[in-house]
Amino acid sequence: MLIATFNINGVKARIEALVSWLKDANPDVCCLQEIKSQDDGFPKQPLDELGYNVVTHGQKGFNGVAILSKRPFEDVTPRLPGDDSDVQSRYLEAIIPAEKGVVRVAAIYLPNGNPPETDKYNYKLSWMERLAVHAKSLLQLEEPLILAGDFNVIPTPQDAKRPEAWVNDALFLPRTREKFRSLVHLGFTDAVRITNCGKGPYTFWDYQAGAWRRDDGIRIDHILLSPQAADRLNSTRVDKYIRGLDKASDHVPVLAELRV
DNA sequence: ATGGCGATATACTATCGA
Repeated sequence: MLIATFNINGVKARIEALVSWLKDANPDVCCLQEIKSQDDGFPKQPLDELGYNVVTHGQKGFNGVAILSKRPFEDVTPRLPGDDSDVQSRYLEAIIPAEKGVVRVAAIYLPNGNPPETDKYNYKLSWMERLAVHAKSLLQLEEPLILAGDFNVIPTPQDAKRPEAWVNDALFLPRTREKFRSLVHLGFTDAVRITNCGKGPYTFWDYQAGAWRRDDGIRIDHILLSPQAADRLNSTRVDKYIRGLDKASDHVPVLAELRV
């Protein structure tokens, strides 16, 4: 099973690019973030024509996540538990049939948190704490579980071309990285990191300041695997070429192939 | 160099993102 995550930065502005990439990559499952669309406005039809079932958890203007799956969903649950007052659409969980049994997939759009001296950063940290609590309970199910999305976390200096440029940023502050580590250390495997060594690969390049031209990227889109999923990991891939196309998202797709 | 870009709604300007 080929599982992908892609921060699309506006699905309506990017639907043709998304369809083109899906035809090339042909993932079985794709988690999308920043759809910037309400559920009603999501362009489901061109994805349906490619054979994808689509579930969305959108909101007006910003945020919003979706999951595409070639196989029909068995169960779908929006919203991260732990705070009923949180109205931002950043989490969508689904159970999807696999060749052997099922996999549980969560599409994640973790808050950015900038600027750090504001409630935005507190929201990020509390969201990460809620994610850890929920993930811990899901791990007890002992099933293949995939947390895939834009975590807005640069885990280590290896994950940035210029780590010194990010030291005061909510994506790279020590407290952010500590929270991410404590999530991973519950028992997850960072699929791209374990299949690469050295700097990169990067998954985001800013639109500004010639970041793409200078390969000034960061790795913030992650696929975290439960032990039962990690044992079945074949390979990972980052479709970097997508960033070089016209009107590209500032993120690129990240993929993992699992024997499930 | 707190933004040089880009998407979207609050729409000819403000907001958010990272």
